[in-house]
Amino acid sequence: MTDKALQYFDTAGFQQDLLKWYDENKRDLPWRKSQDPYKIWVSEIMLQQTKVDTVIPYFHRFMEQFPTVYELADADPQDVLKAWEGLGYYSRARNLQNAVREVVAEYGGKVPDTPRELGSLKGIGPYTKGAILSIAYNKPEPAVDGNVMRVFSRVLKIEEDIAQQRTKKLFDTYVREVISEEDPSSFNQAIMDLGSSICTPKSPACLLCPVQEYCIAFAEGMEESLPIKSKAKKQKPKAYVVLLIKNDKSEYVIEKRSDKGLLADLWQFPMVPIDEVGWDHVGNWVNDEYGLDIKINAKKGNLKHVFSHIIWQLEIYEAETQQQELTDERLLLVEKDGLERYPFPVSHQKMMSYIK
DNA sequence: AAAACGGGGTT
DNA sequence: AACCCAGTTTT
Repeated sequence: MTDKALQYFDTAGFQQDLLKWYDENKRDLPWRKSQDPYKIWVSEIMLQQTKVDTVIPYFHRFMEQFPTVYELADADPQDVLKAWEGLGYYSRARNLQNAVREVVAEYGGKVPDTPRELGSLKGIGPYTKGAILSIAYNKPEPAVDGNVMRVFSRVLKIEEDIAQQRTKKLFDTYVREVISEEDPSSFNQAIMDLGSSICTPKSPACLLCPVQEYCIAFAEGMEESLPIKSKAKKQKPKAYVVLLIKNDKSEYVIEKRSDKGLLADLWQFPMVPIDEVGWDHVGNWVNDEYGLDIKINAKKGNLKHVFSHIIWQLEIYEAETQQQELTDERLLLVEKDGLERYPFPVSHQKMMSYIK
């Protein structure tokens, strides 16, 4: 006990009240039905920046399709991406499969249980490493996410900016001192449940909180103003023309995105930055980016799609082509009912309704 | 240290 | 429209 913030902190009492509350109130979540490290791993990757309610159906489908590390290691990466379709942060899916392949190749299919080995796997950072070690292997390792920082910033009245990297390390040392050595799995999950249901970002339910008596922020009536977090930059708008191009066999042109950057390896309808679009005097498409010979028919609508750092402003047009084959290797002609085999970002899934 | 990387929900 | 979020990798 070297740190001032914990000098007078009743660690034993805090643990006891938190764990009792967790035992009586823990949520019944699909990944809590076993301690299978692979299942814990998949759930934790899916839960990064993603709500529980969103993850649950994906988790069920994923486990049905890839029940163990071996099925996932053997899978076609496009099928993994398809299983991830709509979840976002698609590098998570690619990194997860790469890491699982390493587990099969280097660790005989057993998910490692040491911080060093686990942390060396693709997509497993400090948080996920701690979550797997504590939940699957019951090791007293911190798993510091947004919930933990929010709960601890209030309980201990920490006023550092939680958007800063060094602040995360600060919380790591606090959790390392306060975590239950007897039941680190329940301790970490209890903090997450508490942050999710009681110690919420807005209007926390302090009157229902099992650890209210330990909370400095509550005692001082400042729970609403913690944690301190610097604001994110505003997104930059980027405008595109999107083309729903059909040939006379009712096949549609789709395009595979780059294997790097935003929405890597997903498919989309051809999309051109609006400032690179050329129209002739009778309104014909003259941009030859894809080597396509097309005729624009009608504007189908506008779509706005917000990312964390960009806002797409999309103008959607219906078009037709006489071509039966394509020269650009990024492009593919696919019948309407075949589109569902390819992983699309949510923005382009929404355009499917325009072609019914 | 900052930016890139999705999507959905709440206020 | 602004704000929130069960993070990791790349630059």
